[in-house]
Amino acid sequence: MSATVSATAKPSAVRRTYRHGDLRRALIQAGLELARHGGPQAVVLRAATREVGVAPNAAYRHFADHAALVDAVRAAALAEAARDMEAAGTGLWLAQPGPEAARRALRAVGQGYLRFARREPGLFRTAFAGVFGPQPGRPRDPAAAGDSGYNPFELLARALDAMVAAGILEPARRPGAEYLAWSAVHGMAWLALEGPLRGAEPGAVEAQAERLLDMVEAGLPCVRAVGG
Amino acid sequence: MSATVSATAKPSAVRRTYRHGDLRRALIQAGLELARHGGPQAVVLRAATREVGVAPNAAYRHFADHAALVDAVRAAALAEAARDMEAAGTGLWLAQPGPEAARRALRAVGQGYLRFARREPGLFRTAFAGVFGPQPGRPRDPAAAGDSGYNPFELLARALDAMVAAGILEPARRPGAEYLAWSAVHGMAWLALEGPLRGAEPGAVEAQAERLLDMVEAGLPCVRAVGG
DNA sequence: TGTACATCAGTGAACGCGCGTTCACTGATGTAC
DNA sequence: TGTACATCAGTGAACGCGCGTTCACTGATGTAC
Repeated sequence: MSATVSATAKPSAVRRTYRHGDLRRALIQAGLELARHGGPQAVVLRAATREVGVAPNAAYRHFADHAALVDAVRAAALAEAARDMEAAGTGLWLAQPGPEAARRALRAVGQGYLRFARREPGLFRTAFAGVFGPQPGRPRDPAAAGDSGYNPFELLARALDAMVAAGILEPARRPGAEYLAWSAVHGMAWLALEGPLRGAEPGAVEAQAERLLDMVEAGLPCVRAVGG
Repeated sequence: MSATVSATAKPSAVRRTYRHGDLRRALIQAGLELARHGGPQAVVLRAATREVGVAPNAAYRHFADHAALVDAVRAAALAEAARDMEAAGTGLWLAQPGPEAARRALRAVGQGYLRFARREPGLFRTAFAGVFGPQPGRPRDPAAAGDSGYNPFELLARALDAMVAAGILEPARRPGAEYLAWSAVHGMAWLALEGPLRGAEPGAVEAQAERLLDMVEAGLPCVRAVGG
């Protein structure tokens, strides 16, 4: 009856229940698939249990309530975002010194962010829409990190640090620079996903994204210093 | 019984129903208040009719369905945004020639946008979250404009046109510049409303917003030309 | 000016839906002796 | 190695809720003659 029972000869020898936290993982996975296709709204507790082949209330053994499930799915979506950004070459450029590498790292962060948004709009909206995780006073969630152990926000911060180290961003302009770069890139993602660029040709969106990164790269060093 | 019956002596002389489209306007207004406090999710058909003191199905005399009501409320929210942006001085600076005025107009557009987002988060999310209106192929909605007849997108476009006219933005870099500036500002609004800047002191957000506008102002003229 | 009538903006009641959550339960798993 | 027992991850049934939408209706409004 259970969805995980394999078709082998001895069903009694096969684990037919989700002991030891397997159900928790299975529900997060199911929630991730729901989010992939329908965004955060689609992460419905009953739908996740249905997908897994389990009674709705079974979820309450592993999550306090519906919101807890959604939070776990959000962390998983964030981790996928981080992985996509790493795959865009962020880590590669971060590992190299010099201004050119720092510039490329920042660009890779932005490109990865936007690529993830367009490849996985449902997961993107799940990860970043609604009230978003890494906030002052909230503990860092390790489940939100990518393979290298950093979440998207941390990857961005490291790229900016590299720019300071390379001498192409004054230290006085560094504090809060994450918010400026992130604003630009997140806004572009919104334009492409739900705004006036929705439905535009992929090439056109990509071209505008490159121009946006030009703007950030040229404009960021000109920003007024904090407290100035 | 109706919420609009006044307490005057001759109730029969008073219009006790919403003839001639009054109910339509009343429902949009009620929807706007719902959106103000709870965002687009809160624009619930039954809630709007409840607020107005009318049977739920009465709404179907004026709107095809729930989505049509939400669309009308979104247009009204957009119009409020445009009014806020105009109030930030956009029109004033647009009326004057010269590079300084053009720069200030662009800044006023951004400041107005962000001010509206923070003053009226529910309406902001209603106006701009979800799939947003002015898209290729969709007719322009006059109800989405502010007092001067322009919607937020049009105000931004006019500021950028003024920059070209004033000689501080090359014509080859003008096409699509709306999307770059809008990205930056919309992203900052998101950061402040639902992102990591949520809960930050208003002063800190405002300071970052100013720095963001610095970045746009300095970076926009450096953007690669379209097709280049 | 008066009357008959069509229009149409509202009512009242009901529908099916899917949701999150609760309760008492069951039966396999793992452990102590 | 065998037995008794506690644990606990699951089940089955039900709850109340609010939603969007439908139907047949009613009664005031405005119009034609």
